[in-house]
Amino acid sequence: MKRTLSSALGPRTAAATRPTIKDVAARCGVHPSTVSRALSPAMKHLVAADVAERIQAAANALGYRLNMAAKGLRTGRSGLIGVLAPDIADPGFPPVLSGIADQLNAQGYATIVVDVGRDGSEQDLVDRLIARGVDGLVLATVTLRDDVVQHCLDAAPPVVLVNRVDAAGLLPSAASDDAAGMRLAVEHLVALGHQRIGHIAGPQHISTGARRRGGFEASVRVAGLAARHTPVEVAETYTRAAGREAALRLLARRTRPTAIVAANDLLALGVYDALAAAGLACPGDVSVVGHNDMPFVDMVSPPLTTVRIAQRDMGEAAARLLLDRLAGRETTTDHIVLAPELVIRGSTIARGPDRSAPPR
Amino acid sequence: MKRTLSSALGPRTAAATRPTIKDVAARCGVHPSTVSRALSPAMKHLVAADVAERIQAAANALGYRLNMAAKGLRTGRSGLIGVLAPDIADPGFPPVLSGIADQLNAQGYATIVVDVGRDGSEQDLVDRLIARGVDGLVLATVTLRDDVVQHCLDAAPPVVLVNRVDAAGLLPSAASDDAAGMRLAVEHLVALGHQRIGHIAGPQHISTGARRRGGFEASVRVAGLAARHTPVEVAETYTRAAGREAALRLLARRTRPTAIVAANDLLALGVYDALAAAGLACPGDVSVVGHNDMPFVDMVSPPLTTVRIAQRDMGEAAARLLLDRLAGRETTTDHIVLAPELVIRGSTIARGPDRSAPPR
DNA sequence: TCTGTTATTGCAATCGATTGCAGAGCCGGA
DNA sequence: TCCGGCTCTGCAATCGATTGCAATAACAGA
Repeated sequence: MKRTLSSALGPRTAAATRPTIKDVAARCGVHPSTVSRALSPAMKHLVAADVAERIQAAANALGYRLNMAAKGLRTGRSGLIGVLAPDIADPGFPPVLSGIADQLNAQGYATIVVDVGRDGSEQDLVDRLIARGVDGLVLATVTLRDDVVQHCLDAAPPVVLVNRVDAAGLLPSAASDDAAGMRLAVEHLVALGHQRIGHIAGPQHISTGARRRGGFEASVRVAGLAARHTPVEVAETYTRAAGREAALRLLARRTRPTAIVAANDLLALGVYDALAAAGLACPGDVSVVGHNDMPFVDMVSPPLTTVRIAQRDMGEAAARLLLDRLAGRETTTDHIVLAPELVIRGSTIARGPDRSAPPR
Repeated sequence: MKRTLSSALGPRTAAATRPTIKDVAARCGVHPSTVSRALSPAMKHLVAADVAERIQAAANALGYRLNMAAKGLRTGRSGLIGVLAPDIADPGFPPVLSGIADQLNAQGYATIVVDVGRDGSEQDLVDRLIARGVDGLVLATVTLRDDVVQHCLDAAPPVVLVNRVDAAGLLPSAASDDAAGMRLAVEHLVALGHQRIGHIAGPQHISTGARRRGGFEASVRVAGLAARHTPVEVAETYTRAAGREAALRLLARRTRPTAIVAANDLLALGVYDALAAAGLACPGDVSVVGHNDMPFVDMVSPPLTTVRIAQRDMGEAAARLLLDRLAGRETTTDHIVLAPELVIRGSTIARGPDRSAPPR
């Protein structure tokens, strides 16, 4: 029946040509511009109520759908937002993405997500998105030494950063409070009696890597731990394999730490691998803390103690930041910082004889 | 310097107006149409080599970028592909998505990914994507009783299914061989000596849920196991919680199975929860097999034996299927089936005294 | 030298929707 | 009865790029 209907209504060739505003106008005996007004919520008040209703009905009957390309061409706005992701397959990213998309969809925007991958040039992808006429950009990829920032400031539509910040803090951003997260982790371990705490840092050209390392170093200093008891090894990428290598280097040091704070859950899983390889038990010999609370780290063995960051909120905040800019609202809060939360599971236990933590 | 450059070149107001084909034409003293031809690989041969070169240089100097909306309006093709996902946050989906995007990007297409969520109407989202002028659609959401199928056949651009098939097999698809996957799981358990094998089925209105159940039932029949020794419980959703509930029901039956095959890894994790709640050990009391081999199920305790499906390949295959259709190439292979692979880990062990499996 | 190609380039229409401007009709008030 | 003002609708230009057709120039062959 539906088939019959559509073919009966198809005014053109068999290959269903989508009806345009003209078709609707012809069917109602009015001018296309009137149809345009009747169908646009903002201009509808200019059209007589009965006419508007007739037009609406005709549009429905024909199955008329607005052609966004044409509208975009005329108005200069595409309703498209570009999102640059470092790696869609990273289990930490989907919640962020979903937060972004929800907010944006609600306002009628669609998102184009582009996975940068290891080879693709970020610059080039940004340009391609701009060619597509995106109204704004959300970057989850920026590194600290990055020309894309300048490039965007120069000639691009509004841009916001998510889960990252740029070196100079020029671009608005939504990110977790990395320093606070590390403080939570370190304080937890110190309270458990750990005195020698190592850190597996993330890539230092990425803001989370650098800031979490900074947070770690500040926290252990505050806790009064000596630098030689708080070694740091840097992992070149946020991967399980890189975490394993870095942890192996850390464990090979003269005085082995009794606890390790990883910059990321993936790295923490690599630490698990390294401990297994070294014949050490977690948490028996070494306690481990991760960061991000990505899905299913509660199921690994032992369940990972980690710093949960508000990924969905982060995405939503970034989207709102962007929407503000798109609407011309220049908000004062350019850098939204989300509070992290410590999730204690099975990978951390008290150290040695002094089970009772100092009252502090 | 860059800033100086761009402002020096900006021919219009301070608010950087993107240069158009006209600007390039003016700068070269040629007609816009000549610029269009010079810049289009397909039409370039119509333009004198030296002129083309001059135009190319001017375009670069001005930082000219093609306006896709305008091109799309004129040519009727947007270069956009819509992808409908059931839930981006599902850890199984990113690899598929990434496979799709890679293939499509390579051909100059961009993908718009839409998360259906629980409330959003699929039909409506499809319509919105069509309004955006997508050249094609990839659906990872179709259910077996779904009007979207009909809707798409009626008046939509080319559509392919991924990780799903429709009830009548009308739409081209790329999916894993569910029956074969279940056969691998069942044969593995039978070889280990299990005689009472339960199945936690997925939602029956989703093709994977129904087909895996069918595959399970066929496999146990072939293995000669009685129906009363191969109970099935259906989980209403593909979630850990639903898996837990269904497993609890299964365990409450008169004769408890010694092994459980779950339709999905998420459900399998729910089975773990149920076993823990019932005070049973895995694999000591009950062996468990999952499906999909989603990230990190090798890290859970015990590491999950599961059926690995070729998710990335699936995405790539779906994209190629779509590209074929977009290019007018009607391939004969409408339903691409990918072979699964059994990954044996720690959640399955031999049952009872007869450790030695039959030779076969 | 003249004619027929061929190689380049310009012209103008077109895709579908939006919007400033102008004109038509209608109302009430003086 | 006439006019100002208001409401509603039509007209036409426009966004940026593409492309069939026409025009021109250059060149070869006779």
